[in-house]
Amino acid sequence: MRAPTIRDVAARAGVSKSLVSLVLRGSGSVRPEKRQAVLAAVEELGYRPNAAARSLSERRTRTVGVLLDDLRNPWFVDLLDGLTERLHDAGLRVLLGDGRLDERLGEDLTRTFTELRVDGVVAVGTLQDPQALRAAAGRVPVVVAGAREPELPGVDVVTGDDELGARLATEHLIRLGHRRIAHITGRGAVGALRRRGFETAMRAHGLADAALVENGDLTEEGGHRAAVRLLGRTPRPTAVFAANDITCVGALSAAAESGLAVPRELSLVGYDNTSLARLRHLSLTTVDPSGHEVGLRAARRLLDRIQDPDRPGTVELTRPVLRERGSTAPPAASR
Amino acid sequence: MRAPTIRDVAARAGVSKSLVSLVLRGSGSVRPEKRQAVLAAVEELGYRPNAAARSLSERRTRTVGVLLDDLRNPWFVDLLDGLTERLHDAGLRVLLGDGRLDERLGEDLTRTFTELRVDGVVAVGTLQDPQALRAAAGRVPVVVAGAREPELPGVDVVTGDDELGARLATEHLIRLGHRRIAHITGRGAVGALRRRGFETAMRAHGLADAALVENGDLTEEGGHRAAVRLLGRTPRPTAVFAANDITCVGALSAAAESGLAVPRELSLVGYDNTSLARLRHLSLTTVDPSGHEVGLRAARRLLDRIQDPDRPGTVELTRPVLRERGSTAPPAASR
DNA sequence: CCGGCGTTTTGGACCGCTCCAACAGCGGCC
DNA sequence: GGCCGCTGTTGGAGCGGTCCAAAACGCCGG
Repeated sequence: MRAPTIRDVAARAGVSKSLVSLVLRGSGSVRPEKRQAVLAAVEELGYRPNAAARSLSERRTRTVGVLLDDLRNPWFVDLLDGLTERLHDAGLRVLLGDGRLDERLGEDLTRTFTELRVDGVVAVGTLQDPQALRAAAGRVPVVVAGAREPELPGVDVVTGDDELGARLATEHLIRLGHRRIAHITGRGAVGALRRRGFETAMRAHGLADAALVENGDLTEEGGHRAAVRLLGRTPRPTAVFAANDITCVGALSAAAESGLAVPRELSLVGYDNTSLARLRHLSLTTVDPSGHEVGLRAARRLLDRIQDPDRPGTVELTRPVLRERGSTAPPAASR
Repeated sequence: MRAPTIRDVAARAGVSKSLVSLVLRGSGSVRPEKRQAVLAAVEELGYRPNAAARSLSERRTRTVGVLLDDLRNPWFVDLLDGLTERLHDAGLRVLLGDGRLDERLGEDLTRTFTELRVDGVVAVGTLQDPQALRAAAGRVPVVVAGAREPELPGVDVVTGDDELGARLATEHLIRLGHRRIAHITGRGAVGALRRRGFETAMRAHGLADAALVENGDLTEEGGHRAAVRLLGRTPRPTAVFAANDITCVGALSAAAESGLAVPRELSLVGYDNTSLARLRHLSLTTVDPSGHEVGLRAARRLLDRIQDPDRPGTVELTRPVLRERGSTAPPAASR
């Protein structure tokens, strides 16, 4: 008892398989009564087209592979929402792949997608092995979303403007009246940009001397350690801008251990607007990289590139938004 | 310039396409020198088999579809790790699908997977529409992991023993000396089981009268509201067991607002051992449903069912583990 | 009644792979 | 020498769709 094929449907409807194919693909030039007969047969038999057969003969899969670098990072979900929304509208199916998994197995990150002959690949976030992307980019349209590093030829990049976001965060603190402001860094290209945004803002307000920087590693632990070092300095910073929310939570726990009240005695700003920041118990002021928007635009880019694979690579930055919550306030002294 | 096919490889290696196929599938009866020639040609041409063509002729895809109910729920990641680990070992590719997405589009949850003719489906978590699963179960092996509801014929269920986990949590509180203990409920079948575990444990220790129950909805907001109601009662409970970590965080913020110190004046236990619970700033005692183990076993079940699709459905429960952290302590009175 | 033309419908080639029956070679044995 | 059996190898028939050239149909004007 095998799944019905297009021929079974044809037999049942009393037409040729070609006609069935036409109906299924929505051709206009089919007599209405035949169309009805075909659709009825499809319904009765519970027919579902075989994607493998279709893509074999169509020489395209109508499928886009999305490579995630880390499922544990929640920020990608908004991005994914935007991405799938638009790709679905364009009639493309979306398949998720766990980048770290393939890597752990020592396989080419994009091997599965290559074998499936996906029509395009979206790499979400910073991948461990940009080399694999370079190879893939030769064969299939590739867009990087939510990360900047691999500026590869023929690859589009869509991500939040990290430097601007960092500037927004820093200026928010300055506007509140803070002067002695610290930054806990991230890593990689994104980390560098956020740091630069911080330093640019401080310099622009003549606060270059009041700027402190400690290294973090985008983990809670790293944030905690960096904050402990920062809070040990004299004079103590009155505000900290952390490279991401997780780091910020680490800093928050360090503040609690030092008996410092947040935001009264110490203001904190994170980055990414993860669900973490929204927890009322944490309520972090943070920079929202507007992942949904990034996803929408990445989809747009991919669709364009599928149309015209040879266009030069582009870099598109979306404008982040500051979300003010309960972890920032004017410094105690200036009250 | 199309992707090379098996015929191109054959021509280059000076053999027939059948021989190439044999080599690629690892047949033993191929002369070593020919094998080398084929592999060299594969390498030189950068040949990758076409999955669609292969599965069309093999009549199987070596692919398993994993249906996630909610990417924002982090607990599924551990499960996924275990699942993919074993499925990969068995030579199966894993494709992730976002259940909510398809549902939002009004499409059959499993439509994509059906069209792709996946060899099996794993539904992770509680799906909105169990009906879709029932339909799928007729066509393809289906295993439900991390949820219990749909006890459908011919479907295996693998999940944590929620009732036991709830009992462990409750008994932990009782052992610490708590008597007046509250439970904030979850939803659905899982919620019912965790509640039953709580009530069973209370009754077993003669504390049925000291048990309080408030309804939650598995969200932070719901946890907060329920906790506010609980803390308003007199006498106040000294400990709360929440149906999941998120709910527990909501309760934590309610405690903070009431000026109650955790764990000194109020002990809290969550469920799921999400990354949330591990944050040092929250440090929730929680029940670890051992998702990795659930994933491994779900994979095992699926592989068995692929072998023998007609075996009756089974229910397999894994043993959860209590993770003691900083949100529980003996009650203030008994110190 | 026939030819011409636009609309529908159809058979068959083909997409890239696997599977299988059949075949080529090659000793060994009677 | 002929036959058998074994190891390697091969061509061709599918798998289930799409696509296209050609056939069938219907209608009209001459």
